Amino acid sequence: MKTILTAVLHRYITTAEPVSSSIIAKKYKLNLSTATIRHEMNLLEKHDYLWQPHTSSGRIPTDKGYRLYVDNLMKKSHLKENEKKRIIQIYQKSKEFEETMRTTSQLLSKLTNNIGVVLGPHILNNSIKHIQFISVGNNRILVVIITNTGLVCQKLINISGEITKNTLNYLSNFINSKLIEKDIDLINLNNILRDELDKILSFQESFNYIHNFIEECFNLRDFSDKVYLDGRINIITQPEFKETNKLNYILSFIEEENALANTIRKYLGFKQTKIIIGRENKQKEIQNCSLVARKYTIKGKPAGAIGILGPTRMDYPRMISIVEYISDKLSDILSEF
Amino acid sequence: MKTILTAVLHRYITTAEPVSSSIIAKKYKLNLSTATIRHEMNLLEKHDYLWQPHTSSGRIPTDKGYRLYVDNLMKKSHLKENEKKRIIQIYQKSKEFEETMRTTSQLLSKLTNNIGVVLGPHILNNSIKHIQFISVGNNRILVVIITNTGLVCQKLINISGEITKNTLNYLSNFINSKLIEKDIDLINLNNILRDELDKILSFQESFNYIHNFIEECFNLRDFSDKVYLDGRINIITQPEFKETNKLNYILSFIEEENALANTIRKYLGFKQTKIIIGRENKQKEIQNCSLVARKYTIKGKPAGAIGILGPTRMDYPRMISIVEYISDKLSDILSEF
DNA sequence: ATTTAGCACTCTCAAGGTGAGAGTGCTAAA
DNA sequence: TTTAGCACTCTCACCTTGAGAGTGCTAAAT
Repeated sequence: MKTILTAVLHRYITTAEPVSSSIIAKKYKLNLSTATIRHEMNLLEKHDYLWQPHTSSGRIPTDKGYRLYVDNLMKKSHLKENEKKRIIQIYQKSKEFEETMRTTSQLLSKLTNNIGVVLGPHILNNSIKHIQFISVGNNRILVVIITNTGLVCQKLINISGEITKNTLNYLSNFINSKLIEKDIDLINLNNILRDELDKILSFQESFNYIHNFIEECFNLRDFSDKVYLDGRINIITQPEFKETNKLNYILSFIEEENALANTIRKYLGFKQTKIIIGRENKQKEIQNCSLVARKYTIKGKPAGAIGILGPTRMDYPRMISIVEYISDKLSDILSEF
Repeated sequence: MKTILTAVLHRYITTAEPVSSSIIAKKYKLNLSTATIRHEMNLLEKHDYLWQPHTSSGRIPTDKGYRLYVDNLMKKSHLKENEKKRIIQIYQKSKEFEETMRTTSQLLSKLTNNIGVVLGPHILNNSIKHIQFISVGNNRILVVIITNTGLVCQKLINISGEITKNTLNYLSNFINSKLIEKDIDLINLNNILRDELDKILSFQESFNYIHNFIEECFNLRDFSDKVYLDGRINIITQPEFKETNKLNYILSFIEEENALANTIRKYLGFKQTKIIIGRENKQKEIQNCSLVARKYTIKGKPAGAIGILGPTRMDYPRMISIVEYISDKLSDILSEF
């Protein structure tokens, strides 16, 4: 029974066409007649692991079928050594943070022939290396925060009053002096500043402005992680999305970059690779798709997540091995930065 | 003759279906019989302004037909006041540089129902406000350059020898002191530094490293302008791209962000709005499409370009008015930054 | 010279019919 | 539990067909 289900899944995943009993008998030497296989398939259908598009057609796995396959039936796959080498080679070409992230999403999409998505590390998961305040006129100050991994975050802050350039310099010098050779993240830094800065500045006239300004600087809501997406076209080529309206539905979800990012962000806390199959996904738009997602780390700490999105009919063992290998490599590279 | 061509174009643009003589007679009161219109259309076809998918069907404009329309026949259109107001309102919400650029591409795509593309201003077209060097270990230095508009550019530089943090600080202080209250662009700055810095530093041991480092900092090739793209889905909805393989072709071109960017970049030097129709475009992938592109300026200087890409069958007058209005507004906003 | 009515002609497209073929479920026997 | 045999079902590609939309041409009218 399990061998038959496995065979059906394997066959459907490779051909994208309903699987008949005779095909199974022919291609997978199980030493069973087509009649027996039909009988088993009938039972599998009754248990909701398979379904038929119409009475006289072959069978297609249901989401439940895929789930059983992923959890119990499939064998883990491993990338070939030369594939691993090529990945490493490609990574070696990109030396800069942004480039590394882009490369990652490209690698994911090209290797899997699906959509590759990378959630950049959130500033919270990095330690701060440098902060710069730049006045850009009209009581607006550009705050640029640079982390140890080379992530550059910026935000623009409107202040109600005036803060002189000297004060800005003083502030950034003060803050940067706290950062030298230390491993301080944004929340830590905020705490340190709250304690120390108020004392030092309390004599200043413009204290209130400055206070508000600093408060806003560290307002976490404004820092969003970047999303890198690649391989939107791959989804078009898939036979299951021939109908333009289905395609439309999925792509409108993809176009809204944050939608996919938010979906993946959830899996940042998971230790293991997370696989979400079809209707298990809460987003209606991608209920014909499966998602394979995994976090990556920087020096052991969870930093961001990567994932691939494709039709439920995907080569799960291979997808998983790719996502896992790439997330490991990405973790290594970012940790070295 | 011209009125009939105009009518055919107008009709085809709105319905996307081959236009027959009777439709023209009915919908556009020209006081001509269908036979006359047929006669004229026949001539127009002989002159290559129209063509027929098959003998007994209506007519469709050729690229040449569109060209004549755009150059001579169409009336300029103007956005309605409330449309203009809405655009301004939407712009007011986005206060930061990046956000403004994203908003622009979104506006373009939503208003035109086509693909909207924005080419960020190149660093060369801005004056430099601040430079920061940050050592990120392993002989690598992150250079962050901030311009007056709030554009933040970064590049990572590998140095062969070691440069101490003090030297880095010294360098960035020196450079920034040159920038205060002045309007200096990257090339200017490079020239100034080449003259002054060498003298000051010549006594230093690590002179060579520093010299190379600065050289690389200002290597213009590494600075690319950002591309903001929106509305990929719009192209799917268009009736002319129902066939997935055509769609595929176009979207693979779009996915390669730089391809479209490079196409548009060419029109940065043009004073007027540039319209490229169908096969006039050199890129094969978008020869079913038309492009409407226009530069935008910062304080009067050409800085970047925006554009829309859609099927050749587009409402040119409206597209042009949208692109022009938005590029004007964007110029205003960026000049104020 | 232009315009028009009339008509034969062409091509598409949707609808309906048909038969081959792929596949099934069930039954009864091994 | 497995299997051979068979009736049955459904799809799909192919064909035919007729309606309808549209054309070009001709000869007459303006």
